[in-house]
Amino acid sequence: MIAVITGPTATGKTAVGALLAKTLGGEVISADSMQIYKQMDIGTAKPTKEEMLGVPHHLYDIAEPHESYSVARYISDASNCINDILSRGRVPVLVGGTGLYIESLLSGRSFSFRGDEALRKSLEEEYDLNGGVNMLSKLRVFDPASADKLYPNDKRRIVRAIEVYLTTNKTITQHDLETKSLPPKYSAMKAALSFSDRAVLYSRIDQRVDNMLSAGLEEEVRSLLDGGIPPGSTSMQAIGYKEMASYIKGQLSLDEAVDKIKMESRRYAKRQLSWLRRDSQIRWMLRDEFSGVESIVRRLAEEYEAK
RNA sequence: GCCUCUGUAGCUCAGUCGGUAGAGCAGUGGACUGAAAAUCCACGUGUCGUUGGUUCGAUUCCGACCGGAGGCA
Repeated sequence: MIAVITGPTATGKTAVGALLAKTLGGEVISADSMQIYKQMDIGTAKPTKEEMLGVPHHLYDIAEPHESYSVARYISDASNCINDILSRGRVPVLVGGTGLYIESLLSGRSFSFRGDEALRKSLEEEYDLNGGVNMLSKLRVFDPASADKLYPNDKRRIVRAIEVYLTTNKTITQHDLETKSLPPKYSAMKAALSFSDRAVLYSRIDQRVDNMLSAGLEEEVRSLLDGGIPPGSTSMQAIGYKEMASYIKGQLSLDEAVDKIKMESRRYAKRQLSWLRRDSQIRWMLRDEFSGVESIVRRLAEEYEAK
C-alpha cells in the first residue's frame, strides 16, 4: 500500500514525507508538477540533501526546464517507480501538492493515446479566430455533454475536447466515463496537511516567500533565463518564477513582484484546498493540533500499519 | 491661526440635481481526465468620519467638531 502526503503549499509536506518514509522503511516519490524540473530548487522548495534524511527521493530533477512535462508522463514515470519500490518490498511514499497527478496515478487513468501537437495548435488558432462560442458549437455537434459543461472562455478544455475526438474518434466524455469506471490501480492511505486557521497558512506562505528571496530566488531565475528558457515554457508558469522574470525584464518593481508571488501562492493554496476537500478518503492532519512533525508522523505510521 | 481640498466596502476610488450606494483590486466558494504552481466559473450591506440643524425624508444641503492633504502667514 502507498502512503500519500499532500496538502496546500507551505504546510510541511517535505519534512513529514521524508520522516514517514524513514519510519516505514520507504522511499519518497515526488507528486509535484514543478519539482520535477532541474535547476528550479529555491522557488519550488525542493527538498535539500539534509531534508531527505538519507531516504531515497525519486522524480525530482527528471526534466529539463525547457521541456514540457505532463500528467501523462508523470503517470508513466511514477508507475515505474512505484513498481520498482514495491518489488523491493519497500513502501512508496508519495509527497506533493499536485492533486491531478496524485488522483490520476492512483485511479489508474489512461492517457495512452498520443496528443497531437500540430492539431492542437491549429485548433488554438481557430479558437482565437472564431471565439469560444463558435468552438463550443463545433464541439457540441459530436459531444454535447462536454459542450454543456464547458464555458466559452475555457480555451484549454474546449481545444482539448475537440482534439481528443479528432485523434481518437472517441469523445472526451466517453473517455472520462471509461476511465472513471476503472478500479483504482493502487490502494493508498492519503493524508493532507493543513492549518485550521487560514490566516496562519497565509502568514506561513508570506514567510516562505521572503525566505526564498533571501535564499537567492532572483539569481536562480536569472540563470534560468540566461539559459534561454522559452517564455511560454511550462516551467516558467511556476509561481515565483514568472513574477521574478517580469521583475528581471523590468516590467515590475521588486516589491510588486514579491507581493504578487505571495498573492499567487495564497490563491494556489486555496485552489489546492478546494481540490482536496472533495476527496472524502483524505485524512486531514491539522498542524495546529499536533505538536510537531514527529507526532504527525507517529500517528500516520500507526494508521498505515493498521491498514 | 486663517484659507482650500478631503473623509463612502479590507485597499484605490465612483456616485446619489435629497428617497440609505457601485466599480476595479483584494478576499471567499466551486470546477478540474496529456500545460494543473495551469485554466475556468460564481459571489458586492457598508454606522457613506462624528454630531447638531433644515426637511415628510440626509450619505447627499448647512453648521460645529474630529482625522488627513495642501496653501498663506
